[in-house]
Amino acid sequence: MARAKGQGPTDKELAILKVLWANGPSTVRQVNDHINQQQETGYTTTLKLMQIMTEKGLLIRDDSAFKHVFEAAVSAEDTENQIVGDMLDKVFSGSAEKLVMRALSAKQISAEELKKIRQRLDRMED
Amino acid sequence: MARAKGQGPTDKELAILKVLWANGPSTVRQVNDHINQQQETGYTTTLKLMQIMTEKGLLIRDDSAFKHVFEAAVSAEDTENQIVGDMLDKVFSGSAEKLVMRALSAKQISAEELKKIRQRLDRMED
DNA sequence: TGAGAATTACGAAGATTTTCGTAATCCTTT
DNA sequence: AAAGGATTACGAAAATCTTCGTAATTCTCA
Repeated sequence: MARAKGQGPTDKELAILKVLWANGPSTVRQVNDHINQQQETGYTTTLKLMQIMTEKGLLIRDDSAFKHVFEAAVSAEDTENQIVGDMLDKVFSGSAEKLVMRALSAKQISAEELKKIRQRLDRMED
Repeated sequence: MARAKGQGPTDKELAILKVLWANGPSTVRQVNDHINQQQETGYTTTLKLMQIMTEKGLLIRDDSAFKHVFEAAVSAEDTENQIVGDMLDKVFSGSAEKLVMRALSAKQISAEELKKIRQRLDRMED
């Protein structure tokens, strides 16, 4: 009995999704090469993960050719919203304000980023 | 081999920490009663979790009396920063701006909350 | 004081994530 | 066509997380 997130992808699954979101449909080899730029991972390890993700519905597999091509079946937007929403509940008891405060203090933010955030707030004021 | 977060507490551990942060030092019975208001959990389950958390250094145990009293050994602030920082890296590639955008769109935010966030931005402008 | 209730200690089992070895299958190249 | 390389399929194992049963210990109070 183990499950961290409410439902969303695990860390490794997310890493794979990010590669597919950034590069579009890819083979296991291509995904594994990207993953290995950040952390050494065996080819069959990545393969197995992607097979399981396909079973879960996170990926779509085109196996018409020998080299199967995988594509993300979930959008980055939906996935990010889901993860953030989950954390909002579990960590901040639903308070988006607290989360934003922490996000603003967690990392150094550039003036330009602050400007964008401010513009977003302006738009929400309506 | 399973580990969701980079390091921080697991979901259940976080739920226990939140009870201790809100109520101060408590017995297993007290924590379990609070936990059960949201999700039924056996007493020994909570006990075991709290014992393991003590081993991990997340809690401090006063066992001078028969009814041990547990206290959070980590602050809410540090823990929240850690969890948010971890998500920033894994989900948003370090972009606090993206995270804030998602947080703002994930939930309905009141005008008052927006105001507070804006004030926070003003202070950061310096 | 003795019985019963509450609490703690201990160990085990089920679930999931992650990893990888090995075999089977397919392709490429000579 | 055959050998060798690449890819996929399959199954198993390690690491946690979570849950809970059972025994041991301590307390309460009649």
